[in-house]
Amino acid sequence: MNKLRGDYDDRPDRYDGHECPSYDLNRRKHIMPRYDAKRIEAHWQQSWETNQTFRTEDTVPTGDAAKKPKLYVLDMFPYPSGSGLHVGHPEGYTATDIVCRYARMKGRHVLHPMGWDAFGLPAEEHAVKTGTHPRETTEQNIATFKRQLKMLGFSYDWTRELATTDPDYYRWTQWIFLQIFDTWYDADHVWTGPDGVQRKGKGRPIAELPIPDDILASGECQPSSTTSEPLASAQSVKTANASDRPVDTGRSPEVMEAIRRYQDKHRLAYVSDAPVNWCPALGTVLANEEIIDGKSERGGHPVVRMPLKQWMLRITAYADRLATELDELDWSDSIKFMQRNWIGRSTGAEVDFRIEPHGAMSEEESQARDGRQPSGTPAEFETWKATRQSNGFPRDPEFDVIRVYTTRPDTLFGVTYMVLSPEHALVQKITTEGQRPAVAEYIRKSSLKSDLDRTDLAKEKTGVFTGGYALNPVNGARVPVWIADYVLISYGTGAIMAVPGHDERDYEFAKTFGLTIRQVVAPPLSSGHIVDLGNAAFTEIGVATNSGKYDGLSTADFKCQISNHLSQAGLGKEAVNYRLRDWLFSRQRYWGEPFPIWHELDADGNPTGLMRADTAESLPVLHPHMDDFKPTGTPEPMLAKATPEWLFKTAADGVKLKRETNSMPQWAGSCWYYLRFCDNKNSDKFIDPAKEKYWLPVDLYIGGAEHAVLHLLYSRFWHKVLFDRGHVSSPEPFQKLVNQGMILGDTDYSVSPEVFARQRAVFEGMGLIPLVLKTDDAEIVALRNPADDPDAYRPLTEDQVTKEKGKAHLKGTEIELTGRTDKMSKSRKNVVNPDHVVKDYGADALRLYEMFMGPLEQVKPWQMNGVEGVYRFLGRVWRLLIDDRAEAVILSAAVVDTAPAEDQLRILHKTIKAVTDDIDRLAFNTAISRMMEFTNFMSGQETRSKAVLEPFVLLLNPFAPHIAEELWHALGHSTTLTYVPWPSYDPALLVEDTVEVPVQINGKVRAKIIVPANSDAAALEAAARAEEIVQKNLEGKTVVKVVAVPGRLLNFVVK
RNA sequence: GGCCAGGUGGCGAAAUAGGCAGACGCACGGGACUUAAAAUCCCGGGCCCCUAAAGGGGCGUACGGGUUCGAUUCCCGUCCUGGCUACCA
Repeated sequence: MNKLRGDYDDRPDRYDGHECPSYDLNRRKHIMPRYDAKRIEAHWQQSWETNQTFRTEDTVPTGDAAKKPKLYVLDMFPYPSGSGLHVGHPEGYTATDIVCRYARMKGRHVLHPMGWDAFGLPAEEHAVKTGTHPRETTEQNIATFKRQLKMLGFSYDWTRELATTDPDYYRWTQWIFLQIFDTWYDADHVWTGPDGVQRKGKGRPIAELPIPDDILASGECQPSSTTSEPLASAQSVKTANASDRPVDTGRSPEVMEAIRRYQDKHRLAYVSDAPVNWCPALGTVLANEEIIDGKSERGGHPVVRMPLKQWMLRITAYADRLATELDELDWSDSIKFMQRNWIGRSTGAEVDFRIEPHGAMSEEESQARDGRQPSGTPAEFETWKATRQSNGFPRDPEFDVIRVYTTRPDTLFGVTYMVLSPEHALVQKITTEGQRPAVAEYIRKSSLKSDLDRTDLAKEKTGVFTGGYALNPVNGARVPVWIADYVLISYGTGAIMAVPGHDERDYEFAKTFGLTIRQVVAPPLSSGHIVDLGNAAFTEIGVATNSGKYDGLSTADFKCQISNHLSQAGLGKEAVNYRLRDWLFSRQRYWGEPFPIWHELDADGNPTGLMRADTAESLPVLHPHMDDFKPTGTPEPMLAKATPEWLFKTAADGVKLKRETNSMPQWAGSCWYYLRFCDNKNSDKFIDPAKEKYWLPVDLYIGGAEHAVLHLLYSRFWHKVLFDRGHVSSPEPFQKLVNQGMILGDTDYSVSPEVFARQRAVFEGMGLIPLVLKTDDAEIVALRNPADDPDAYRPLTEDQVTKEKGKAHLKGTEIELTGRTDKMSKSRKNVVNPDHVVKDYGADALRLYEMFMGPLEQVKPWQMNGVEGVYRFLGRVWRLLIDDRAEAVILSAAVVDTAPAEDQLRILHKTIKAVTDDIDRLAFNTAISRMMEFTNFMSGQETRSKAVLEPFVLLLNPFAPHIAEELWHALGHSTTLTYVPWPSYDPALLVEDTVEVPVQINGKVRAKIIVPANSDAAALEAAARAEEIVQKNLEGKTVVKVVAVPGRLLNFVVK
């Protein structure tokens, strides 16, 4: 009997002491020495909870503790849906958990929280159907998610748990909204932030917004509708700062109101009256990205476009910083690329085209001159140019000028027509009487189309001639003006100059309507390009032609020169545009954050358009009580049905107020939760600045790629506003980002409906269950095995299918099967529930399998028998240390206290190095392989040194923490291994004495030689030449060259 | 249409700086233990060909080229799959 075993048996109870709760003594008899995941996992989860093992102190460390480097590791928090976790969720969670457990052992101070993105439509849809309050449903769902996450043994600090639906949380969501509401963007402000970086552009308090003179003078006279004065030049404005509030200046109420309206137009949160996507079935508006193929993403309901008053957030003000500040982040290139694409910055020029007054020429004259230099340019055009020459390029164009945006000002001489978007303000003015009916009809039709409908018809360009003309500022040429819905009102200026020779869209349009196509760019001679404008547009850069004095210039030089010339002539200006639009920030639902905003009402109870914000102290604005949750059926928000007590109040100054009844979208709560986790119980501030400074930015953020653009862009935007306003010290929230790959369902075998009908009897005879599924273009019949649990997914197993020459057949038949791996989804009934996996194999096996499947970032199919494989590995590890034929959990007799044999020591140190390096690069699949190799080797050893096994258990801990704790305890330790230092390796032990080196003849391996590890080229060659097979291969040949890479290979090049 | 990622045995995958392709695991085949089964342990294996065997040869990382002594890896072209995006002037 070995000594250790005796020691161990002497313990009154294995789990006595404060660290580990005791087992019921009666149950001890039933403890099987076999690896029993269920027992071990329940025990250690209880132990971690009792001892608060993973709790992170809620204070910023000082003294020695402050020397520990911090590590903030965050999962994208889940929406707690009614169906609970599926196996895709724990993929990222296991990865972060491994990193955290490893980091704790490496001596890092770790923050690892979890919470709930809990507002959202499903709970409210459920409320509409059943009358159950969404809060109740949400809480139930959270409880399910939490139970499942705890079951998997993740090392979250649960004391930091939060839900976006907690009034204590959304109080601060509302507070941040008020900060955004209180901010305007000063694009020219140059400043240095707390990070020491100089930036141009800053979000500043609205009280600091300069008010132009014409606003300040609005009490005395009417402001001019257009002005050529710059809006906020130093000479023409006075600054209204915080201490200089309009109310204190003794200004008239009219001026006060003008100032307030002016401020409201400049806030980062503002109300707009633009067309939006209204979904009657869901009773809310939807953002463009919430609509797929013209239907709502959730539910697939139809969507119509209509103008509605909506809250918008001015994210476009931050477009440039959101794009450029990506550079410093440790994110994948593809995600950065997607964000940059979404922001879509382009540089070009705005150019003004003057409209030709109607009736200036006869129709005949017009036809004759169309597109050509007019002989006698109208005097008005010359006068206008002269005015521009002296006054410069105005902020807003005159009422008879079309302003266009182009990225190719070098093609101005190739403009043969212009297009206004149907919503453009000048359409009515420019349209001639003759064209009016056609134009009106076109506008009516296009207003019915959503942006998506417009693109669906992309192949066929549509449009109508307005009858009007404009004059090209560079040569005075008359160009016809059309309207067409391929030009969007929401991008650039809503109008374009069309250059069909050098733009594909314009080319298609010109071809459709028989418009002139003119070449003004020639390909560079060296390119060998041949331009055939009869066939296609030439959109590349090249050399100018047919462009007057600019002929011969390269595209780049031309752009530069013409921008200067236009600018000097007051006809154009360099401009930057973004694809990114302002963020539609309101929804019409109950289950979202109410806005902390009041609307002023006049004596008749009508809104005046003026607003007041709730004070920070009065937050949160709670939800009103509702008798039912049915949508109003109109675009009127749900909350408009609230009680008058909630909806109305009278301010101290006697003004009647009505509450804002829109609610915030689900994105709001997830925009800043990473901040609250650092200080989730603070009732004075949304986060203590010291804690923000210590914990931020998040060091590792892992989640699905579906959030690559929106969530990450929105949070970065909020973070930057908070940064500008001095509430956070870091310019970016997430330093390193990793997207885990999606987990697909196990292979599902199916046949066509025809085959199924024909062979029905065969399938039924085998007891297979058919399931009709729709794929993109066809119906298929999936074949499944029967299951007790209706939710369980039981596809055909490998031994029910024979595979030959790439074809699969149902075993014992000639019936050909199609195998597919699909996304897991309810409708396909191929979702794997972690509860089932844990029940059969345990949490450690599930965690291990999630990581063993393949690289974290890759898409990979779930295979149930893969879980079996890692489960067997855990069993082997168990038997490596534990005597599985004993009555209790005691060490195996093979485990000894003596010094390890050199080969055991060597493989241990190799394993330590490999596992450490692999965790560092998030390559968990190969780390697990290395631990399997270690286990396979050690299992074959008659005696296994404790000195080798102990470090191995530490290596296993981040991956399979329950079994690791259990084994650590069996090895005689009484405290958790959570904070035991990570093993280090001795590089000297990694070096082998001898190495096997392949010998190649002309690159083909012909022999292998075993040589001392430090053999040089000459020694390698000598050893190789001594081999019989090498001599045979070299016989009668001339050795042209010998390539020797010491330690790696030897290659004879022969003739 | 555009962009991005990927394509390696029957399957999931590995090869970290151009150097033995297929580590590790699944499934499969053979054996041991067992009354039997499960569990466990041992052995085998990319494909094809020659050989009684020992052994040997050819082909092989989607396909076609290229660079190199040597390519899964680098370059050019083609095909396929998945994801994102969709008239952004």
